[in-house]
Amino acid sequence: MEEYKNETEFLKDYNPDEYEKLSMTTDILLVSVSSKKQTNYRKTSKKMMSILLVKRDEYPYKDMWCLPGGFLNPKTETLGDCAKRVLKKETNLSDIYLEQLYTFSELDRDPRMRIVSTSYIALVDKNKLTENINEKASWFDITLLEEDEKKVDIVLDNEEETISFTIKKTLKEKTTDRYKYTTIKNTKIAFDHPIVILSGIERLKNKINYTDIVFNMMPKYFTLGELQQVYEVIQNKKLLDPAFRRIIADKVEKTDKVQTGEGHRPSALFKYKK
Amino acid sequence: MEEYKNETEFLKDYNPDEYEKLSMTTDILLVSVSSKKQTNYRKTSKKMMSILLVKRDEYPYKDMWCLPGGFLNPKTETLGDCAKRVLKKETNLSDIYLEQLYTFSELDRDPRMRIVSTSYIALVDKNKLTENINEKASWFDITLLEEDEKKVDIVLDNEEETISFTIKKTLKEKTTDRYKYTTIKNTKIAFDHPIVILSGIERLKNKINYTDIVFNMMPKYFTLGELQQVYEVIQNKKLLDPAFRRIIADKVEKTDKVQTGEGHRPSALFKYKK
DNA sequence: TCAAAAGTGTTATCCCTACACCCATGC
DNA sequence: GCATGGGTGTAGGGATAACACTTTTGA
Repeated sequence: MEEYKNETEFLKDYNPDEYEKLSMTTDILLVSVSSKKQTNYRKTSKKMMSILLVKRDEYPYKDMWCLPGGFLNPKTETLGDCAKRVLKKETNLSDIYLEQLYTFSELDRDPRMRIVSTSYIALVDKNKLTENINEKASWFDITLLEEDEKKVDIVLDNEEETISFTIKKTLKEKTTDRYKYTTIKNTKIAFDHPIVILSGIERLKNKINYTDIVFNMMPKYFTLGELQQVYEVIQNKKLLDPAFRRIIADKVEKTDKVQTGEGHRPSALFKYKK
Repeated sequence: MEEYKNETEFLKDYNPDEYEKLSMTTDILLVSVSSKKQTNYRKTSKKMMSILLVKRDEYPYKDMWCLPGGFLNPKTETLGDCAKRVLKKETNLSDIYLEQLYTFSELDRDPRMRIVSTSYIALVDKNKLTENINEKASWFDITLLEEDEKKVDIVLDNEEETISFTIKKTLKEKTTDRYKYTTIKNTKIAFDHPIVILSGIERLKNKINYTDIVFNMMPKYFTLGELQQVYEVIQNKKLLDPAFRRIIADKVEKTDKVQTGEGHRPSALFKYKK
């Protein structure tokens, strides 16, 4: 680039087409927790983590599932705006928790053109969702099976179809816990989205321990049992009741409301303490 | 976008110019720890955190300081490749610890054109640096003054010039510790780089507590006193010796080597335990 | 001899784990 | 009555903070 003394001189010469350009997209990993009805009237409904996928009806990756996403309009919006716009289109909801995950820029990401994509994770309480979700979209329950430190199997299920893919983890840096993810088995998920999904889930798993992020997936009033189940399903391990209650005690506020009709002692309803 | 049955049909119609495009850059926050010589022969050299800035000699922001960075070549490289290339150019070093920070996409970032920029943090041991750093580049010692929760003053000093800027922190989400940073006083730093600098420092401050990231800024052999000083300067607080030694005990390995000639009892040299 | 930092041991405190236990409900 | 989840108390162990103390050097 040449040297310019001032803006007038610069703009006289400046030709934007000199610079190599590219397209950007945002991909959104929308995460929620679903409840499976139990046959035993006493038991509480089983919780599962679930994510929203969209069926592609165009080239490339036609008929495969992908994360909701869209092209950035460089003239009018930031990446955050773009992510919000996509979410609004897919779920008809605004005011969803949204956090930037990572910017992926592999050269062979899209066979059409050079694309860089910034991924976001979004959290939502499923109760807030109306029936207005996009007809091409579907919620999949997600299960992570970590065979060992180096390999993760991910199973997605939307009650009509079961999808699974496998990701290999290779340690990139000894000093941190940073891994390079490589998809080694995948036939149904488009683009590099298997990696975006795993990255997002791992981020959520981590962040639940040192933030209050989980309350973005909860309704206004909830029982401590429900809250504990969400922690358990995200961290994928059973927690001890008394320990859990102590940990979240100062994050929640007990209300007068009570949850009855569950086949056991009624539970107090709590809300997030602001 | 239209619907296509297969690639041939798609490519026949496909015109890349239909899509809005933009330019991308990477900005790199290169962080190191510098040692200030002490007048008292007994005292150990005082440590400071320092970052590399480059003086701009072109429009826009001519004569202001900015982070090393450069345009992404979309045809040939990923963002990580681009960051490595910039680092190589500025410091003549490869194999530097590099981690993606955040992708900034404010509309008014650059008056010339629409740019999205992905920032990276890079850590380096200053002893490895030869004299080959770019002539426009200079190391600045950095001091963070947190007046209160909402405001941070940052002072940069390269022994010729002192720069300071102020950033306001506004809580974005109650559920996490995410803040929106706004520059409210700044005359010497170009673009949105004040915010990139603060974000990077905060990340480092956090990550030092749960990873071994600090060893990327250390020489192969070091004393525990030196290591402790680096922790102290990054976390900006004094640590107690016995506590510190217990915490890092299983991360380091004692060697036969000893550091003498320091005006006090010689200290054992340690290395990072792989 | 002395200042400075290297390096170690000890206690008091806090926090978390694990377990035991009681409570209240719907069928 | 009983299975189920709601909800609470407590003892034991491990980690940490704070402090005191000894060691070793160069000038």
